[in-house]
Amino acid sequence: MPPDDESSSAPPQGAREKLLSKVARCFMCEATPVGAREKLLEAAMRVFARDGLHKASTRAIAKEAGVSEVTLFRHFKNKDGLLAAVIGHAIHSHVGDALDEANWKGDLKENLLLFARTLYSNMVRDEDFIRTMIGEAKRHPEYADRVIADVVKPMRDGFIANLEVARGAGKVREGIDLGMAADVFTAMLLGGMLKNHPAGDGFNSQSCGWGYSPEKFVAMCVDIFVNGLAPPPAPQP
Amino acid sequence: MPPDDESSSAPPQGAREKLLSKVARCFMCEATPVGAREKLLEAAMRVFARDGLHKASTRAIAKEAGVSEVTLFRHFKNKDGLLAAVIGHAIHSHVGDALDEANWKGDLKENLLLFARTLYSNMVRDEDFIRTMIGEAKRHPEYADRVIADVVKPMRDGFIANLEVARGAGKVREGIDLGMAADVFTAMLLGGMLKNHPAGDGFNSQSCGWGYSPEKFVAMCVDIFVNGLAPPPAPQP
DNA sequence: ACAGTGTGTAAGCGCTCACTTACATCCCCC
DNA sequence: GGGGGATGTAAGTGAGCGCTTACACACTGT
Repeated sequence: MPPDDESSSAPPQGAREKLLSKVARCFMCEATPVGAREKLLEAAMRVFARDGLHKASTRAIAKEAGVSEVTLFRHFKNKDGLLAAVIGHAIHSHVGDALDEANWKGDLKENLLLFARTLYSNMVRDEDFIRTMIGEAKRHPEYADRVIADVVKPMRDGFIANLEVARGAGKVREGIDLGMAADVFTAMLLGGMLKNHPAGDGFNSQSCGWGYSPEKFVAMCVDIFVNGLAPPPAPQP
Repeated sequence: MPPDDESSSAPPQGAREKLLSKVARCFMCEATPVGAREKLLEAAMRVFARDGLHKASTRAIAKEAGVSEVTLFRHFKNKDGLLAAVIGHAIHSHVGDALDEANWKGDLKENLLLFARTLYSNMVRDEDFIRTMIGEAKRHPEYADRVIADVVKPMRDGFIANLEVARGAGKVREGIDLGMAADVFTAMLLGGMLKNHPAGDGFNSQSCGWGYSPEKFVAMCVDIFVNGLAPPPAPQP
């Protein structure tokens, strides 16, 4: 009887708890979710990532959440509504933490390293879900657009602003489009994760398919990027 | 009655044609495929890319191929066998053409630009299939391994060899791991395509989400990479 | 003329899927 | 203690899935 007409209308359970979950909760920040809705959202995130959007069944998601399938359909009017809610839920937990790692005043290379390490680690943490969404992006452009608008774009803008600071400090050549440079940098990290992690090892593991650690790969990205951006050292005397 | 016990055993049709198809054909080199097997392989490639491995149904593939579903199961013993054959078929068409674009003797930047443009264009051409395989890589590690062994690894090795030449010409700093550098470069291009092509425009299109053309993005990658690899210009006098 | 091979059509089997209905239970709040 | 909202159980519906069987037709080489 309560056909939840999208992802964000009336969830059941106590109003205090609902408000709390809106402000303070993000999927994995707390030990265990309390309401059925939270349990479903986090289970769905895992099952979608593990099985793919189409193969993931509502039965499997309900089972993973330890909740009956009927409850799933009572909270989300159909499988698509659940997916939309999951994406909204996941977006919350990804916005703008990587950028805060660095202060962007001191050494550019050092700050980039901090930023890249955090971003790369976050991507590895959600690797399965990211892979799934990359695979489905063309099939569900609405969700891709939402992810871009809500997490990719803000991070990009923040990153560009910080590169402006570096340019002010004389660390960046003339004629460099900072937006494009920012995209090149994040593309390195994204592409690197996708290429280097078929085995699913951790960030500091030794072998990741090509014989070096992710840590070293990230350092190499930063090294090449910083040197690639740097202006020629001094006018020839 | 002829349960084709993997991807490559006995296809039907005339032996001459079969041989021909093994040597000379690659999916899309000719205008139209002739036998049912070829039609099925190319249709399956499209449907798998369009719908995803799980959602793609044998009925839809047969229909797209203009062939009956029974014929599909007569050629490939099941859906998995068809997928394996499709991947083998696709691999054939991707091996080592991008590297041949440059001669790797002259200007490093120019050669990298030729290489990168070809590689990027090829990736854009098969973007949907690449996205699908990235999404399914963890679910089908066998196929991921095969693609890596048969197309990624050879290209990487060839690329590294060419970077050795550049190092011999004094274009590369000391202490740079060329394998890792090669990975950084291809990661830039892969990540860039995935990030820049939600709209699915062509290589030379103006807008690709961030306001610049893929052509410019590739040039930026090459620029940053070459500068990032270059040694400091001269010992300070 | 005949066998063999590749293909098509029609029908169906057993299964899983997304989603629904009806009814029972628990627990909090008045 | 009683009402209402959140949940569970049981059962089922119609559709699509992977895959099979049975049979008919067309072509090719001998």
